Amino acid sequence: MKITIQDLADHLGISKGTVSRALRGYADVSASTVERVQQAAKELGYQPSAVAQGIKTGLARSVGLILLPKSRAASRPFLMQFINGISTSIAKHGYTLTVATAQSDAEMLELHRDLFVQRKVDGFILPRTMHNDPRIQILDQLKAPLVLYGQTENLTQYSWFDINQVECFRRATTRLLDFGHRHLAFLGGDAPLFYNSLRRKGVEFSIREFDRGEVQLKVFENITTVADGLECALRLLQSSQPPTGFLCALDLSALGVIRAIKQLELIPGEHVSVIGYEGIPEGEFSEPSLTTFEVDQYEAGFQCGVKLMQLIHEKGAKVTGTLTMAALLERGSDGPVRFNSSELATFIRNRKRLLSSQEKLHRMTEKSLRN
Amino acid sequence: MKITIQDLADHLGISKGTVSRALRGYADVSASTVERVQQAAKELGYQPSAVAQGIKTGLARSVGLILLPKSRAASRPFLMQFINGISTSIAKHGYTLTVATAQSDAEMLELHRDLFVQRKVDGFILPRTMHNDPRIQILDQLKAPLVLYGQTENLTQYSWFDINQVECFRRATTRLLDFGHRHLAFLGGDAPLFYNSLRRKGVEFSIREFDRGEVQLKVFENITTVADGLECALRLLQSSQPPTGFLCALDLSALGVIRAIKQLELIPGEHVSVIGYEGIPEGEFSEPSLTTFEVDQYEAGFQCGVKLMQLIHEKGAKVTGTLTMAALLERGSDGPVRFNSSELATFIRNRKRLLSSQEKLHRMTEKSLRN
DNA sequence: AAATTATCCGAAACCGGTTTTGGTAATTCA
DNA sequence: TGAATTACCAAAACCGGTTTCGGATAATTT
Repeated sequence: MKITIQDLADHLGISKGTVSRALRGYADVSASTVERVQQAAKELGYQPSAVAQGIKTGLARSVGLILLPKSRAASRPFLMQFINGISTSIAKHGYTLTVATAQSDAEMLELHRDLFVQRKVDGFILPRTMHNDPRIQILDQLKAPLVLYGQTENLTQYSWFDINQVECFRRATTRLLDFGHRHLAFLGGDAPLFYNSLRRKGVEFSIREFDRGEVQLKVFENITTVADGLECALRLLQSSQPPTGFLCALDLSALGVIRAIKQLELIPGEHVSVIGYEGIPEGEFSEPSLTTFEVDQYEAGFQCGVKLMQLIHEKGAKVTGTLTMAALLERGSDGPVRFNSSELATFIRNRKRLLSSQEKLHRMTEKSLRN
Repeated sequence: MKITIQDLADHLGISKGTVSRALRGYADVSASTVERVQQAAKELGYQPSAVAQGIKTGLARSVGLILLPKSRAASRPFLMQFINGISTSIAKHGYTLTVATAQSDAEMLELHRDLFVQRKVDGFILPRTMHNDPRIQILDQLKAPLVLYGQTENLTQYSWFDINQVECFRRATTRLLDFGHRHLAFLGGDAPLFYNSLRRKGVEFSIREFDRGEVQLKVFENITTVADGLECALRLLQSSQPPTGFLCALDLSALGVIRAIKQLELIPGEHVSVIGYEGIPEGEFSEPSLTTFEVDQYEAGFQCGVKLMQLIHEKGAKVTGTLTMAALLERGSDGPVRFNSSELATFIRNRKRLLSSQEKLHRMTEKSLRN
């Protein structure tokens, strides 16, 4: 059923070595033979087995991407376009993408080692880089080619691609400062991940640039879900010095902040400003829609794939790092400051008293509309 | 650097054949030798190359999943947990998942053929089944093992896994009927995909069960995005016989319907009911939150993986089909009917006149609250 | 015309495993 | 004790390709 190179050679009455050389484009095969071989290969539907090729070349023609699905935050929007980018760029070299999932950090490390040792992949793309990433240590020992999606320590030793997150958060922060906000909160994400310190750095950098001593910043970490953001913001907003602007390392936590604002019967984007990062689709449908940075995950995957192909194929290839910008989506969740922190605190405190009268008016409105 | 079976054999002073048989668990190797080999393998970190193994066994130990990223609707929430499910189940057999993306239908078919002919994968999981799915035709010719995620014609010939979507939409419809809704709209999704007819069938089945001749159903197709749902619902709601209940084949279109309802200053879940399907995360954050069916994508992937492993490994394995239910998430976007269709039409028509007065009252309210 | 050089291709080695074959030593059986 | 098993393992074949080597033929040069 399955046609091999020997079948093809027999069919043409030539040796399989010649068939191989013809198909690989060696010079010592006559043009007419090459023609005949290619023709016959097409007719019979012959394509060399990647497995058999791999044994001699030592390459599996596949790159590995290992995911930790339990970490909700990273996974969702990120994946499809990122995979698409990788797959598209490596397909040009006849490569495919091997995706595996691990349920724990330990299993993830094991998987990296095993996949490479078993020659199932020729290299890796490492998303969500950590401080002193243990994956890098293991793969270094194995001399496995790798490309980071994100930054880390000793960056000059590896190829990497990343968004300039420092710059993104510097801009976001400057934007809020320009809007007149002076009490800010930064809700960081997963502390062990490298991005977290970069985003925080951007915020602090902007404040330092601006500072006339009047800016207050509160910093939090490990705010990775809607629930986290909601809880954190509720607490902050009901404190004596509530922030009027929230800078969220993750869109998900930003959505939680928006919820908190609305729970307190405040208007996001008017009474309190929120800016997120990532560009997840939920942000578009929230009310108000979320001002955030839209990360081009396709491009990220594509560039990671390109860099990995370079490392694998061009021997002596130098490692390269690339930094790009994400686009700011100016939407509805931020705007000029209405109250300063103290005024906001008073407003929130008085709010409860006023709610009952509002309710009354509301019912009146409804009634008059009903007729 | 890389240790081969020959290195291990030399190190132990035995032949590589014996090493292989020891590791593969053949009976004609003494227990002590097996012990020694396993010990040495662990010490030296030897793991057989999957590539080299594959050449003799004829198996790549990988299964293929090919995605069409341009089809937005399918891709997003679906992916991570689906992949996780597949990967987890096939990992037990030493298999990995090869993911590739295609930019067009033609490229997708080619990819299926090439990956199998090149022996990069031993079988496929086919998500998003279509009517007379061309992937199946191609893979049938190649005698490639495959598992469908979804249903299609000639189901008895293939292994498949699916949610009982007919039942889901029967329930959703019955729910709206029980709420008193009598004018319904079904917003179908991608017409060529098989799921579409199943979901529609569920709606029609429920109405036939119930029918006392008083139920009106309008059916639409290819409503796959928020924008589609928004536009379609706006048109319907402003017609002379607006539906009071919307059954949406996709959560995305349901979110669009909710937007339309709110644009007309109506309250989703009160004036108009909406039920979606899929359980995408955006549905949780919309206002009101979306009543929908939550599909367990991990389980789906897991079951598809299990079935594919059976087909590949147990020769003479029979194909199997499995149907499960999705959980109904009763949230805020549906409820008892408030107006019937004619009343709703009048209400919407009169609404514009009333909006100005509402505006006035609103401003009053705001003012009084401000103090 | 002889010598040299190109051109083209078959034969064989090789990649790293698996599996079959066959032989030797130890054990069991008669 | 000799014959027949059995247990164990080395050697070799094999899987489907790639790559090297060397030889035959044709084309060119002297």
